[in-house]
Amino acid sequence: MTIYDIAKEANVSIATVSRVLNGSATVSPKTREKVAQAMKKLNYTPNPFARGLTLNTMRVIGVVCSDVGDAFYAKAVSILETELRSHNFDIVLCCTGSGTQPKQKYISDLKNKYVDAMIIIGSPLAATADIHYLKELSKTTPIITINSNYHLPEGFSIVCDEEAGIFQLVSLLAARGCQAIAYLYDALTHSGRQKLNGYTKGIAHHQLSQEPKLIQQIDRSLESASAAIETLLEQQIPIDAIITSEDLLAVGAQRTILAHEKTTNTEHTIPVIGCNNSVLAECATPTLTSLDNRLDLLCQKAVELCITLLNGDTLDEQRDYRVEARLEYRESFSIRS
Amino acid sequence: MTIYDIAKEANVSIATVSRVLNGSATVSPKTREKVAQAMKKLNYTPNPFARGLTLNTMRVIGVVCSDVGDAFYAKAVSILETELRSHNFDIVLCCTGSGTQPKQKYISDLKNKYVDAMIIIGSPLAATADIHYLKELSKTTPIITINSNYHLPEGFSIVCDEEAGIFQLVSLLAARGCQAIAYLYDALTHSGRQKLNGYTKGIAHHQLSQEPKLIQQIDRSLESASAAIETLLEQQIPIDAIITSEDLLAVGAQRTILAHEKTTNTEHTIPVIGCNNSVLAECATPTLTSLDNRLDLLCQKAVELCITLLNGDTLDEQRDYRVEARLEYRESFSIRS
DNA sequence: TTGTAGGCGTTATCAT
DNA sequence: ATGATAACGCCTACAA
Repeated sequence: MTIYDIAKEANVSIATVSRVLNGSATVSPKTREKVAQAMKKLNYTPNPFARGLTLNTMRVIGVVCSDVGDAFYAKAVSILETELRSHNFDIVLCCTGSGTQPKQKYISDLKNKYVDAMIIIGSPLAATADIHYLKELSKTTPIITINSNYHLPEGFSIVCDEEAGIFQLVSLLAARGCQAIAYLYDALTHSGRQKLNGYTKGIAHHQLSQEPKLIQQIDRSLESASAAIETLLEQQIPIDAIITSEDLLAVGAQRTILAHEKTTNTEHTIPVIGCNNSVLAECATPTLTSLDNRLDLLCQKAVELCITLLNGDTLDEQRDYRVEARLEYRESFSIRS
Repeated sequence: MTIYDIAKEANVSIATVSRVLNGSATVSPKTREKVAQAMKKLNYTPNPFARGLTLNTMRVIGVVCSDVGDAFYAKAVSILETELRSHNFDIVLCCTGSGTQPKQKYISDLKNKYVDAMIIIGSPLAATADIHYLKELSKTTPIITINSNYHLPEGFSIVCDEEAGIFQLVSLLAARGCQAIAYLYDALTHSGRQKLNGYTKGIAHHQLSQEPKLIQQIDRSLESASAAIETLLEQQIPIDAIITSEDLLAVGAQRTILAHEKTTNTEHTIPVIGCNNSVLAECATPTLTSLDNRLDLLCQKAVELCITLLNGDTLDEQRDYRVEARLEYRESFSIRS
């Protein structure tokens, strides 16, 4: 079923069919109707490849992250998909996995295929070769990164100021008299590094305990978080607050702390704070206070940028956007608790 | 940068370039090398649209669900993406949202675009018009459904036998002496209906309490689940076990039950069991036993089917596949507790 | 307002 | 083993 069939059926030329297909104004209502009828009758749908060939676009955006299975990325992808679809873009999803091996292939596949632009969430590309490749690519394809640390001169970057967020959090804890704040984190992505910075700066600024064991890098799992806290307790290292880079870790940490307090018969007083403000924070008992990195805002901005970019609209020179983090208070820590 | 440029650079015809591009055997090693060099030098990458135009495929699979933001679908999409990519397919994601309005557009967009096949997770399409459209579509495009209730004569269906799973669960509870098992559920998708069936059949078979208030349809949220249990408790309706159609609901239900037991100073004895075996079940306190619907197996089967279908390989006549659910035991209920 | 014809970048069928 | 050339289905000057 091609444009020719429609032309024949409607007794017009293919040019006319193409015109009604693209809503050209220069076609009489009568013939327009005639063609429309033919299309309906023959159940015609234009061939996307042929269209893409001349238009050089298929209205597809590549979305890259390490793993949609992770709640955080899932939420991001969900927001992006909805927003982009409302602008009539499809998204093709690319999950690189979280290993450290080169992943250039993922990106080149995407590019060599058809995407009009790429939105990268987090820092799924670790190898330096990958980043170099990305820089190169950004010269020809719009690339928007969300919370990543690639410095792409030609790209656009949207980040949440998690460093400031964690710093403030540490300040709050300090004001409440905490001295020994443990920090559990998993990967040192851009986001991860920022948070760690916020923590160390906060500790230094408020002259809190710098016991090195208070900072622990662990796997992104409940078990690792539990084990880490367990070890700290066994070693009798004083802790009076726990911050983690991810809600999941906070769940594990809090669980272990609570168990310990139960056996030692002490009242629960140690605040536990996670990051990402995911549903996990709500499912924990007690519910977890969490640093919200405003994923919704980040994603909306990304889409907005993407659309204006692809529309060829001129935009301000700004290439870097930053939004503030926000503390979502729940049972595990509140200002007046 | 086209095939013509390469041909010129390498002093061959475009046909030859195309041949090395597609790894045709009938090209001398010497010219092959020459062409390869030219491609490298000019940084050539074939135009996907042109290729798609003649090949009539771009190796893309459409994956449809109501919302990737939901942990369950996120996990499914994650598995599908990884599997399909390993077979060199891209996936374009389509989230329909969970409303009841017609969503034919989502599907037709996908089809009218370029997907080689579609994998539908759950029952994102509710309107009968949509389903009719889907049936029509399945005549021309391979459609594989995972846990959905569309009966597509030309499609393929993969489901988990959750009815049997819940039935067994009820049996276990009955054997343990439970009489009044509450059931909380949200949407009546295919999966939702199956579980409800398993519950009612189990109740009937073991002659347990048929108090209608024990069955409640609620929103998919912690709050709704809490509120539902709260109401039951207030109304003094006896409950000695709770099953929910989703882990999230189980978290809310268990939370309320525990709070109630604490205030009434009763020991915790009411088992709470969720479904989907998600990370939420692990984050709850106590950790939740959950009916695992084997999403991994379902997705793997879907991909396997998809690949053989697209390879044109003949496959057995079987169009419907079914896997057994499995109970993942955790603290909230175990056989010998 | 409508039609003709050339071009988009491949693949594939012929010859040679 | 290689080259010329006709599709593939659409868009878009340019002509009428």
